[in-house]
Amino acid sequence: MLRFSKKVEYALISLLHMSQKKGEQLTSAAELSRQYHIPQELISKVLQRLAKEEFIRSVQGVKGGYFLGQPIDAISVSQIVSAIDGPMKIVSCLEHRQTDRCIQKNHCTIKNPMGIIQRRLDIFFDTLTLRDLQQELSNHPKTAEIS
Amino acid sequence: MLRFSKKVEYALISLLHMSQKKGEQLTSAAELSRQYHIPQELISKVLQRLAKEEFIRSVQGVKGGYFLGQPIDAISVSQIVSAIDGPMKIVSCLEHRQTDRCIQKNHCTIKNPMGIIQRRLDIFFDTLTLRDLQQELSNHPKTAEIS
DNA sequence: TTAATATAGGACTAAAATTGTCGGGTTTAG
DNA sequence: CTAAACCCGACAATTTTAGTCCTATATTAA
Repeated sequence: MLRFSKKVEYALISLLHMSQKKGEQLTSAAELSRQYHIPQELISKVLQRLAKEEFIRSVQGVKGGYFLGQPIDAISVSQIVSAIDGPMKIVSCLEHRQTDRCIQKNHCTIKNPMGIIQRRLDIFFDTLTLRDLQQELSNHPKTAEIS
Repeated sequence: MLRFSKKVEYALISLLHMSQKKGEQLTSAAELSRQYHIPQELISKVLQRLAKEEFIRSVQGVKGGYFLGQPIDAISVSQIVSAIDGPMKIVSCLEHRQTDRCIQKNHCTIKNPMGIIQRRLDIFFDTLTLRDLQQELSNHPKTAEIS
């Protein structure tokens, strides 16, 4: 309930991991899988999604991998979640692609109130960037271990 | 993904509905079920939960029902979600009652970053009250229909 | 005092979403 | 030409959510 999906967690872990490396130093799916105990095929798909949206860039072939494609303050949590799980909509009736109409029909009194929550939440996650998260990472003793 | 559960939606609808009535005017589960097309046994259980947490008060017997038990600015969205679905934790590792330990073990670099998101989100939903939502309701043409 | 309509609540089933797996590609360094 | 990497769709397993069923208690009114 109101929780990030594992895929989003994996995406954040991966991006933070890459943000600790300098320049175009590569990170492979296997490396992330090993280091964080994430099923390799799953992390692979997450990375592919991130690559498609150009948050990271891929290098194919042996010795290939990924590196950050954008500065860390240009990537917001909102964008990451959207890329992985689709746009964050707090209630279904606010979704854009909504095929089946709202069952409440004209009786719905909540659409507008939910709209406020949604708009405020959008701002919240739009302005929360990888940089904000990375800062906290720097205070954490373990991070020094990441090469 | 990052969406309120139906139960939480139902709780918000119910509370906003009751907030439109004055004093101790009662609202029954049947009334809410009819008006918003919600399965009656489901809305009942949501109301029971809200009553147990004393957001609303119940009156039993024929002509019974519920009425708001607290001023609208004393009820936050955070409290409602907690009452219905348990505490909002953005990632599983931040849960209090966590029996199985984090699979990342000492490799986890994300717990602290997620902690920031969590803390900021807590503030966000703690300070968002029924009053904030009801205000938007007032601007909505349909609300006049609720007696 | 009985019938009707409320809330109270546990146990169960159905449906949906998430998570993880499988099997097949293509690319490239050595 | 082979190993190690990315690419990608389809599937299976698991978990969570949503909804149902059934029984009990309370209260009003005929």
